[in-house]
Amino acid sequence: MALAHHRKKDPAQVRRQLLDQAARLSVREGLAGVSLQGVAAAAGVTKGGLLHHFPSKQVLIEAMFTDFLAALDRDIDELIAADGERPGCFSRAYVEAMFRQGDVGVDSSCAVLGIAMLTDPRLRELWAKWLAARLDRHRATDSAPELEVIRYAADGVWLADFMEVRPANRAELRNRLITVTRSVPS
Amino acid sequence: MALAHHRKKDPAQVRRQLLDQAARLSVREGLAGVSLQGVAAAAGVTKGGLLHHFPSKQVLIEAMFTDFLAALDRDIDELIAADGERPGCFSRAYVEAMFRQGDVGVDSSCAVLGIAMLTDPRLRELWAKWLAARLDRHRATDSAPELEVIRYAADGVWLADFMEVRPANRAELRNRLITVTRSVPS
DNA sequence: ATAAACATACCATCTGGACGGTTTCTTTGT
DNA sequence: ACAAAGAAACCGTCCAGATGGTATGTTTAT
Repeated sequence: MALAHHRKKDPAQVRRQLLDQAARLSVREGLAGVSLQGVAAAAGVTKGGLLHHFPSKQVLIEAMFTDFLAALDRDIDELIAADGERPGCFSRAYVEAMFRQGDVGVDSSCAVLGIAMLTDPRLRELWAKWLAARLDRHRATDSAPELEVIRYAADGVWLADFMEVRPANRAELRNRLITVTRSVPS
Repeated sequence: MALAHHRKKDPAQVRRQLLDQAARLSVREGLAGVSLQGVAAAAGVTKGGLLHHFPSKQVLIEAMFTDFLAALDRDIDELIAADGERPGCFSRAYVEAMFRQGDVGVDSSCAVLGIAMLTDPRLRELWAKWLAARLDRHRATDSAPELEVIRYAADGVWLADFMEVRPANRAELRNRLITVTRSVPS
């Protein structure tokens, strides 16, 4: 009977640990390299214990992604709150958030999960919902076609960052995108 | 002794068949769902035969990707040849090619390979090389920062298409991007 | 005869679970 | 206050199958 069995239960902490270790492992091995056994071992619980919290691998990955979206949401809310201008506020926040993710680089769980959502229909769905809700919420300030182009360009930069074909002058590019958002009437 | 063994050898045809079936399988199952045994069976050869042509899974995937880049290259060359204007010709071709890939939809080997390159360092490297060569070749006509933004936006649209968060008015968006490429001095 | 192309058999490892058992915590009853 | 019962949290083991190979044998082409 292992020592590990004799311990005080702290389900919230175990769950958090599992998610953190899953994120850490995904950064190192890519999401395809994340196995249930690997996460469980890294978090110091058994696979059975992990499966208590996350009944399948898909549930674990979705929980990781939900965490990621929540963090992105917070970032964007902060950026909008700090922005002095209403027109284009979401688009500016979006550009900044995408550049921030690129700043961190390939070796981050944001990058890993960003890519993961591309390969998983369910994660794509969650993203599509998130984006639709955000666009709906910011319809009054961010619906101009020019802003749409800018947001796509921000996605493209995010992709380029991930692909490590980074823009030669990133700061200038960011300024250019932000500048456009300020010149668009709502 | 299987019947398959008693047949005329046609290595070029077998290789082509392997690549085609690999592409087909990747569309249906995603690239993570493509196994050596699966490809071999679909192509009507044994795994041993497959491994003769492609000594590892990585080599097979890179061959698929090289095929994809070759096809993209041809598309872009055709688009440029048909373009009446020199300034921004590569960017226009690039926008068109990205929209074409989006037109086909998620269920295509282009989409699958596009995503695959995001997850594989070697494929990312091949993409980065391809892009760098193209940008170098078109430096005289396509180096303006505005065109860079447009190309990023095209990438973002490609990503959105893949995510199935498609632009509401795609034709208009395409025109808008193309129009910008025509208004940029070289 | 030799090499290329392909087939067949085998390998070790890993995977996502399923499942029964054990421990800890919470609730209920006295 | 204490004990018993039930539920939640976790442990440890087992499973069947799949994986990317490796090794050896057979067939075809030159």
